[in-house]
Amino acid sequence: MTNKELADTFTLIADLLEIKGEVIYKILAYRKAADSLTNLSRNAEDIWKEGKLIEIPGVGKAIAEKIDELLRTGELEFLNKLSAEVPESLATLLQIPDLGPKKVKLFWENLGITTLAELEKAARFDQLANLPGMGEKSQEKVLAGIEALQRRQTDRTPLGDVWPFAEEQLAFLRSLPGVVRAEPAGSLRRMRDTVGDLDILAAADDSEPIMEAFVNQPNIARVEGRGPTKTSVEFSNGFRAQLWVHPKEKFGTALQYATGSKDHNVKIRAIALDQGYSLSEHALTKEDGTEILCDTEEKVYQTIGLPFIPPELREDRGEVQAAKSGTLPELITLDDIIADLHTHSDWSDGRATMREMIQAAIQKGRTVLAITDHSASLGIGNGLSIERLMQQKEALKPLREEFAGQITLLHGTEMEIKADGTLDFPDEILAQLDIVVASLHVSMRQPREQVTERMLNAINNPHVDIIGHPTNRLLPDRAGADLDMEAVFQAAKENGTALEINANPQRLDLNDIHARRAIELGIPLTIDTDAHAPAHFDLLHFGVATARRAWAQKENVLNTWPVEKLLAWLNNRGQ
DNA sequence: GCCGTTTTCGGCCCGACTGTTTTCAGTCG
Repeated sequence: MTNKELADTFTLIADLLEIKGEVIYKILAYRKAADSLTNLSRNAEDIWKEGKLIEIPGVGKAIAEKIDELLRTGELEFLNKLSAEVPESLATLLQIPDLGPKKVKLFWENLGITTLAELEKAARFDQLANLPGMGEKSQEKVLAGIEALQRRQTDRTPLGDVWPFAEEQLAFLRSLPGVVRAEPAGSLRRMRDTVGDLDILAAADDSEPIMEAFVNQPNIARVEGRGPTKTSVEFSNGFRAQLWVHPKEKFGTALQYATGSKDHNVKIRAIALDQGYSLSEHALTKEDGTEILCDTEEKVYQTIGLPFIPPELREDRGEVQAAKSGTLPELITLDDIIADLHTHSDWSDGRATMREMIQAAIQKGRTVLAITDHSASLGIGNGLSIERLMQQKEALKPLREEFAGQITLLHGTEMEIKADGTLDFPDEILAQLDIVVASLHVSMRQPREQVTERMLNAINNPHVDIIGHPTNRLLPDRAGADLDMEAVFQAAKENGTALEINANPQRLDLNDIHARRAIELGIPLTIDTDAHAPAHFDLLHFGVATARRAWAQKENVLNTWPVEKLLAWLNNRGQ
């Protein structure tokens, strides 16, 4: 049983207990345990074998016993009893935006509603509006929420959710005899922030055993189509995938074809035609019928007279024209990044001590690290008061000395841009910090004018260096604040304030489009992990990919600057 | 249900917004 399956079990228990009306702290304990299991760097099953479950944060005697029962028997008596009391399908209703445990319980007890379909029917037949605490607007909200949920279920999955699964599949394919290459394609390879179907390409001379092994994996729910070159499946986790198998001589054309985007390929095929070739996934074919096979994409582009175009650019956003005229950008790479300027420790809501975060950053090759814990008004994030902020500053001093020569440490804050538009710390406090990230977290639904005003107020403060995850969107379906982005960009340009590409795959905020606009205007960008635990430093590549999709070059991004240049930039601000 | 550098019991989860109310319950981040 995987960590995720264990975590899902405890999340389900928490949901059902919440609907039942259990004391909130018990529910929070289950959620914390689920969160902890999800973010565990090791297999819970291995820890179980060592008898050390209790050492997992948030796992005490009771939950350790439940994990033990699950790993031994695959079942949990406690959950069986609970779901006899509270139908499991009610947990699904909690997924509906603006619907929580109290309302779900209300509908269930008064109308016997246990499923999404029953709830939708009741709302359409006007049966919800008369319940206590409900009304017309609340009933409409339920319907709107159901629609939003259904859109989400049929829509795209965040890149970060698909990524680990795609890596597993690629590793599986590469392990098969006869497979000489396996690569992601489609929007996954282009690193779009969300992915529809998983497109995977393998190179092998005989496709049959590859397809056979692929569809016989234990986690396949359905085989939608099966042929010698293409097979489509749905996995039991809900992901759908297409696997193409081509001989390695054709791998270049096949990969170019499968990577897309469609619009990019239309342009590329037109250029091929101009050069006297018909381009397909199999070959470049001359008018006399002779075929040129390409084992690499480089050869495909080279044959039609173009330089290689990185997958992240292939969206038909001017990259074909730039390739023709030799003006493709020299894109930033993961190796260019030396600094992380937005991270958390257990002083606020991080899961690790400052020392652990520093050691992890060093281990990941960073040479500059900013610790930017939340500020006081974000109560849920255990935000720092001025007093605690100053204590933290002192606590960091010996660490600066201890790790001097290995990493440059910056003391900062992720400061709340509060609902009323003011900032959480006064200027004289901000002046004492090495770096200030300002972010929106609350009152996201304010009208455009109001929320934009809040943001501009932060950007215009000379002590604010970086705006963290500017729109505060969450993938896949929480839209960000309704900001007037152009006003935000103009203010950032005037003040020289940096805008962040938050590398957490739930965020990727700024998105590629906004980041590209910022680069056009000469606004400095940062790429930060917003790490709340050591493992989160590994999320950096998602942020770099988003920057690449925004045509970012090394010099556009503060995190690549030599430390002297970065410190000079920070010192010049706030004056 | 978990946790503890005085604690094995008593904290832990705060504040804004919405829609329902006529002072507040529910939801969300």
